Amino acid sequence: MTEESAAQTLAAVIAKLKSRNIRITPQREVILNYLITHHNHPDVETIYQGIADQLPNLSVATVYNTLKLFIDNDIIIELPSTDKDGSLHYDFFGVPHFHAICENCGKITDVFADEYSAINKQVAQLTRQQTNYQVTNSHLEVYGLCPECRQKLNLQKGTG
Amino acid sequence: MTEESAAQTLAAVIAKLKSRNIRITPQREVILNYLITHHNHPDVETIYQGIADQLPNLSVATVYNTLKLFIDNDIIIELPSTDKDGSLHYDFFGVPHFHAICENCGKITDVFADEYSAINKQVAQLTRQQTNYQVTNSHLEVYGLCPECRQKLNLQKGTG
DNA sequence: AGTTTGTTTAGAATCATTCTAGTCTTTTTG
DNA sequence: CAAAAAGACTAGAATGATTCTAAACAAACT
Ligand SMILES: [Mn+2]
Ligand SMILES: [Mn+2]
Ligand SMILES: [Zn+2]
Ligand SMILES: [Zn+2]
Repeated sequence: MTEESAAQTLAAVIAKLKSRNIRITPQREVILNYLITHHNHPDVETIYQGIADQLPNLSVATVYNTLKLFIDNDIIIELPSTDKDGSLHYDFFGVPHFHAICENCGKITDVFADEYSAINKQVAQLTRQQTNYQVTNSHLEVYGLCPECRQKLNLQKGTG
Repeated sequence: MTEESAAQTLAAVIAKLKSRNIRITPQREVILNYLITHHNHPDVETIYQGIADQLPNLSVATVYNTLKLFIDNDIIIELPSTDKDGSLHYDFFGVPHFHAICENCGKITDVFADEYSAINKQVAQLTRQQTNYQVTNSHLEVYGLCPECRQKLNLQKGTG
């Protein structure tokens, strides 16, 4: 993603929030910008460290509050804690995608696929039909072994 | 599910565990049986309370340990904490299905659909192709408003 | 300018989960 | 069978991510 399109994305999301009468504070803008420009699925601590230079007096409570606000407005999603650490992870969800999570090292890998849009629609429809829920969004996580861990574990098996 | 098929299911899972040289202790059997016979997506506390009469000296640490064992052996799945409470939920995963989660009240609803098996296969294949992960399983959660909350919130909106 | 409403901060409090040390149980070995 | 080793359980302490609280700050409204 280029600098320019990140800026455009930021502007678009801010417009969306403003249209809902949500105030854009410096804290919110910096956190949002961090999430748009970092696709490493950070936890709260990582976000906090990553913007410490821009907001020296920031409170972690504000990070938590802001993330909750963004989640409620379907701007970011929350990902489960990947065994190794006990903290939740966050992800700007501009382009819909799903996640592969390594059961060995906890790595989270994006999966972008054209087919995902159709799958999503089908899932939403199935849910409406069977449960009468009003669907707003959905999360898909695929679990397994990442290539690195697969190799590592195979080698261990071979040597042990 | 009838009494008989629950017993059969229990026996089958126990056989699976034994075949992997995992010991079947009284605690494990009671917890497993609870999960097979209760499809209310309980958290640790609910499980603990639900079997207190059968295992008066049970430690919560054992519940945590046992649930982790079952997850690692793909017998149960873990579901995210549903906002209202901060605890994870567990679900015996005999018949594959996905979950609709109400963003208002936190209710978790099962969604069984014949199409899910095909979707699952497609997702696993997409993941393998694009990430080279070795896929073991996947979770799908659909978020939205349950029928009860939808009605409640519409009424409120109308009255407010 | 004063009032109301919403936001942030810093630190305390909560509480789900993990860890630890000691005990008990099962399996293995001789 | 007895002894030793490995595995599992318990009770309670420790951890640490998240939430809560009270006071200061900022913006919107009258
Ligand atoms: Mn992602
Ligand atoms: Mn279920
Ligand atoms: Zn890995
Ligand atoms: Zn609901």
